[in-house]
Amino acid sequence: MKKSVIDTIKKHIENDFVLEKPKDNSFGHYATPLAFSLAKSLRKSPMIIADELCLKFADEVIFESATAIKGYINFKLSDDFLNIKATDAIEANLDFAKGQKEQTILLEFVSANPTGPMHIGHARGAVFGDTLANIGKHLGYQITTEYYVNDAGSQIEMLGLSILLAGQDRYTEIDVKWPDEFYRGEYVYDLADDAKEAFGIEIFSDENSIPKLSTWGKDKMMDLIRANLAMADIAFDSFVSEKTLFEKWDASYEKLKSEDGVYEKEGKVWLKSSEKSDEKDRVVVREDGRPTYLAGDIIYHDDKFQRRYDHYINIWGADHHGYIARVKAAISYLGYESDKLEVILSQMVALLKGGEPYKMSKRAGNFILMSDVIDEIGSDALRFVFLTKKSDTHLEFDVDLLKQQDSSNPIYYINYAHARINQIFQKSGKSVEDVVGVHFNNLDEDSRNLLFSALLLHEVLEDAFESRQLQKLTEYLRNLAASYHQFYNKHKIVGSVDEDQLLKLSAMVATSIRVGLSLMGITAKSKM
RNA sequence: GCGCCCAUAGCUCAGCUGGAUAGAGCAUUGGUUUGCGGUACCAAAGGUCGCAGGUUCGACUCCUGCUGGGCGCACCA
Repeated sequence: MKKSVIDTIKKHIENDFVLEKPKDNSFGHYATPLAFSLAKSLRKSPMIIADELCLKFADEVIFESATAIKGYINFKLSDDFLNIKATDAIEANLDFAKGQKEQTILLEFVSANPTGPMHIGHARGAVFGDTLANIGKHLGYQITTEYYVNDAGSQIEMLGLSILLAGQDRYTEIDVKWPDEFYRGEYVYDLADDAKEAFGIEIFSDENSIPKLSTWGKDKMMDLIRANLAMADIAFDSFVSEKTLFEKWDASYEKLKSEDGVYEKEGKVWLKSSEKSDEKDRVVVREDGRPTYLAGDIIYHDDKFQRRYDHYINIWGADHHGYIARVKAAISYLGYESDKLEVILSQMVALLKGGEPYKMSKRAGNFILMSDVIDEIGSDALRFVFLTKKSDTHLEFDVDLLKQQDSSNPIYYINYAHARINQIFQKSGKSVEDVVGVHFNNLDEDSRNLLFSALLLHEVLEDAFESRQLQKLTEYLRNLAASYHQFYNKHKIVGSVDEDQLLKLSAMVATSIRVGLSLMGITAKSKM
């Protein structure tokens, strides 16, 4: 819709201009402060320039009017124009607000270590990534979602060791020597139980079985993580294993050497990241020849960039922000444009229940389990609340508030608007098909504003996606629902002279709510 | 110490590439019904936009300094 307006204005004006929504919607649907920026060069007052420019739009059918107010040029859209857009949107249904972007994007997110179940912090990044992908795909971007599985390194060994020790503790007479660091959650004992079933009790007596338990335990945890993700309706297009990537280390290493990005010192291999705005150089291969975690990420990003996407997005926990510089340095030494990689940070989540800190799970090792929270409030509420704030701001919420069945619970409030529309159609005995062909005429101001709001979905999606600020979508849906509730209280729909028009308007609102929620991974309710 | 992020109503937060009188929700207070679901709506009240400068016709927005908070500064992932 915005595009149509911009294109129409461009027919008459050569200068670049800002098109915005007026704060006070009685001014119109769109406005531009263009006259202010022209005032200097034309040596005329903005008011006079605006008056002159308005005359050019008199014959445009998409505008009901173009008027100059205090230097701003305000545009009101015509009912004809809004009618055509609404008819198309309602007929498109879930395809409404699709776009034709052509960029290809590789989106990596979650990538939680397969050493335990998903906790609530992981869940935030997961929901954000999944929704970003949904919206992007709707807009036409070709997005591949990917999970990087850290199935190599000391964390996995520690998982194996932890299972072994838990098994010794529970099933043998061995005097267990607990190291400083190991996985403590009760899920490790569950794994030991399963290991006993799978391999027999003898496995716990032999320290040589650690690698076997590591690999086996990692696979079990990966299955658990997939199951956790599925609870929130999240699936990935691809999983990449760190372990298998290491076969390609030599090739990546050669690239780094040829770009003079690495050197040897003290028997170790270092990345010259300090020359690429990192605070210091980083070890890539240790003295004993074992590669560091960074080496894995170097190969992984080499692999990613060989797949030739236009853009790369990684969603990381905010505590990893110091890691960005070194990975970008590596990408640049590998011979790629490091600007193509964008890192979105996902901040910490604090949970409350009834005003008190949410009880942590001993099973998980004193983390809050994603699965516990979903069991309690459901996937819809969890997804919604995670999307109400920018990903890089701290988020605190009370699960009890999300269980309330009234307007203090935004997901409830939005669903209620959708369900209400459904009820009105039932009451009227008509279907959407019956009214979609009706032509709007002489809508009152409220109704026209509501219609306009409902038609904004496409530009909201573009804005939310491009700014990576998905709260713009939740905010939009909440406002749209509020506008509908207001409208409903003011207008009698069923049985009124304008029944068909108002039903069509309602159908339009429902369409935007349905599409918006579905991109967030939530199915709009037809009945509360 | 260095780096990154943040600071807007009592609370949680919006504020678009600088633009019209700084906005929502929650909480508080007071209203609305012979009703298409009141599980809703309306209204009141609530602000020196952390502080001080600068750029600009115009700054919550950009720049500099300061104050206060969070995070990071591994050859762990």
